[in-house]
Amino acid sequence: MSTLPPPDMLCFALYSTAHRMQQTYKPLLAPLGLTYPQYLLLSALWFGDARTVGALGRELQLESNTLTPLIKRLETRGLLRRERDTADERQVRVHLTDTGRALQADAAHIPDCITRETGMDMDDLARLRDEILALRDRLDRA
Amino acid sequence: MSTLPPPDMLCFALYSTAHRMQQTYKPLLAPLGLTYPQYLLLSALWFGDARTVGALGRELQLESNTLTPLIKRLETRGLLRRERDTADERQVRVHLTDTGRALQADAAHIPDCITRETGMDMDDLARLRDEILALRDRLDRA
DNA sequence: CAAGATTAAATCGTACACGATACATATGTC
DNA sequence: GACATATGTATCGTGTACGATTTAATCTTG
Repeated sequence: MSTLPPPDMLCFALYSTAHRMQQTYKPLLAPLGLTYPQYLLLSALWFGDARTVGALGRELQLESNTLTPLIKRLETRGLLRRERDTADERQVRVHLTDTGRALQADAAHIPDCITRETGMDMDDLARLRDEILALRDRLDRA
Repeated sequence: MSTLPPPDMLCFALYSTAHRMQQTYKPLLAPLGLTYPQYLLLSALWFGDARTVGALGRELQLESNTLTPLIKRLETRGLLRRERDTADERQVRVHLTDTGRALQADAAHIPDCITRETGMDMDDLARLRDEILALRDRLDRA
């Protein structure tokens, strides 16, 4: 039978490693006052500002029930601004403020720090990422 | 520079795939009235009953602040029982009830269902699991 | 063997995740 | 062009995660 204890389960490897990765980010993000999901959201905006909640949700694979409070917290901190789309007032566009944009420079060292902590080279990291994404795609299609 | 948007980040691949995996479990666990972390906890107990909170935390990589409420919810549902260790009263041992043990049979089909949904064979799954665990170990050591 | 240090759980506060639902704006149909 | 339907966000309730702290029991060391 294929029944295994948690340490041998693929799902648990994903689960525990994803948490471990967040812990690795934590001390790097703490000086910026950001949580890991907040950092992902800002990263998305640094690569494409003024996007709708829906578009951000599709990129980050999060629904509005998670994204809205996340966005509001960063708005309270003055890192971004929400504005109704004038053409379609159902949509809300998320704009970086100058403060939010400035934070990108303070975060610029983080990717290299993380890469260093993995102790792996770029090729291996990209290969592992693609294998994990291939699994996600299979689960999406199933 | 190594700065990438979220879809290209290894950490995001882990993050989104771990969530996707939980969503894959959800419809299988719903009939049992279990969440995914609750299922992991029970799986650990099915492989070794009467363990302490600390021992379960080491296996599941969770602290008491997460584990205690998780255990209490399953206790409320009558799936397990908490008992102070008589030799060392600081420790709490978690015992499966008959109901909790019986649930193992109802969950026995789940691993195969998940394997099928991944569309991958056992060897590939084990290989991917080990690569992910190798990353976790590197992060643990860093 | 008593005072301080250590350990095991539990508690508290904050921030995700996410199902279910509500609500407002758009869109399609007649 | 009123009306049913669909779409985009927001809200609410429950259940994790986890840092910081608390409480109780055990261990250490003089």
